[in-house]
Amino acid sequence: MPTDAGLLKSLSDLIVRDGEPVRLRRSQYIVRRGERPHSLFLIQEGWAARYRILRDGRRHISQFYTPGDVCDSSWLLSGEAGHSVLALTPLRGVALDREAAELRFGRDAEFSRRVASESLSRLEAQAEWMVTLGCKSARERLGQLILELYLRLERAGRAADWRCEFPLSQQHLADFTGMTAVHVCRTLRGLRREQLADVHGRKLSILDFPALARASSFESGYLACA
Amino acid sequence: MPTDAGLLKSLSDLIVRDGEPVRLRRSQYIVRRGERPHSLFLIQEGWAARYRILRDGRRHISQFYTPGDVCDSSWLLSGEAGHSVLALTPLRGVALDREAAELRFGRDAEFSRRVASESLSRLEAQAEWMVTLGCKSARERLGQLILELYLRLERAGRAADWRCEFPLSQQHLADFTGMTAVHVCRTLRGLRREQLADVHGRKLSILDFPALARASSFESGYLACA
DNA sequence: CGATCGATTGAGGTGTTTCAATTACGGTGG
DNA sequence: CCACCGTAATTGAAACACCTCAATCGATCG
Repeated sequence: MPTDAGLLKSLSDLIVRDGEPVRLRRSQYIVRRGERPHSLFLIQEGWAARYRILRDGRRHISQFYTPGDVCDSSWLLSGEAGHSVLALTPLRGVALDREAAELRFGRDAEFSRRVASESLSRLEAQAEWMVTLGCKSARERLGQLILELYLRLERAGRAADWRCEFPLSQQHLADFTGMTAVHVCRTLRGLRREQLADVHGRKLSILDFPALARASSFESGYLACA
Repeated sequence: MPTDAGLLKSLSDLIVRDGEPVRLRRSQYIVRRGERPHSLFLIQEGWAARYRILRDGRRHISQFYTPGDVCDSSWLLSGEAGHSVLALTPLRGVALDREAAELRFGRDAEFSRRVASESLSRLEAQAEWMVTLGCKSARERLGQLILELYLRLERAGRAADWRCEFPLSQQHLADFTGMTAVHVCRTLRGLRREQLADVHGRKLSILDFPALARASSFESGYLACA
């Protein structure tokens, strides 16, 4: 998850020639499962989600991308994308030449080290979510997601004073945390009633960080930068 | 999860001098959360588990290691281990010099590429489990775990004819799949009654692979080698 | 202004947990 | 070989977290 300064620096000269910003509309695909992306996407503005849909329609969002994130380093390996990625808001960013990056792989030692290093720390963050999905309650999962997103945005300079933009619908929250939209609604109401956090009208405010962290069994260590 | 031939080859000359096999007893720690491991461990014989314990005692196993696995590539980065790793059976393997590997990082491009490549494919596999924990039923989760372990063992030459050793207790299965040991028991009974799989007395047999795969919404793609 | 999408609320159902008791198993020592 | 022990598996009954379905309400937008 971390906005990885190291990786970013390594990638910056892979920006496709003109460096013209790329723009996408809300609900546009960045990539569909099974496609072979021809470029990576550094998000400068807007949010995106990576997800899978099972044959019977169940959906799981396995990652949210926020400004500063590179979407997605797994595409450095040639091969098909295992997950679809969708713009959740209008999106602005720059495209990075996937093939050039792959060529550099195994030649440029510093570059490869950075990719490895960022993959490993992403692995840690994802393992933390396996733990969370595997044994925490709905309220803890939702609280953790809120806290993580806030901290990531704050680090990217997009949040301060415990408030930030929050363009996710309750359905998005549900599909990430493994709950129902209805239950997300009730759980959010609980967090609001107890003055922990308020998600409301595309805005998030965290009302009591320590209490919310406690209620979510949140350990922020896994968000460390690569 | 894949037994990664590429990574292994890169690591093989990091085996600590004498190359004497290391042996551990059942229930011995390979590493505890917070420690800084001084070597990686290539498992030749036996099983291990990586897990986290929350303050109130809930445990989640985020990974099983089987023969051929390297435990754990995340230790290539200096820093504390985020998860504990425990021997589930008597263990035999060889130690790989962590510090030597880290030094090679950023010098040897091919080495870094292999590490990155294996981290990225491990990331895929783990994402698949996020999806599974996030939206599949207990029976599907259990079925998927059984199928994955069998296929991994088969690839490592440790399984054939739909049968293999299976030293995991129902509690282990529960802690990985996010269920209760009691419910694992009932669910296994269901799988047995319907002639899908039989887990019993440290042995696993898969009675109807296609049916079990269907019942688990299993898509084996994520197990591809790096 | 209607239309559409998301949020909210209620009632009832179900998958899974919890607790507690019982049974089977694998090793160890006599 | 049996008696014993600790650990793991199994079963039952009751409770709970969360889901499903369905209806209402609200906001945003062409």
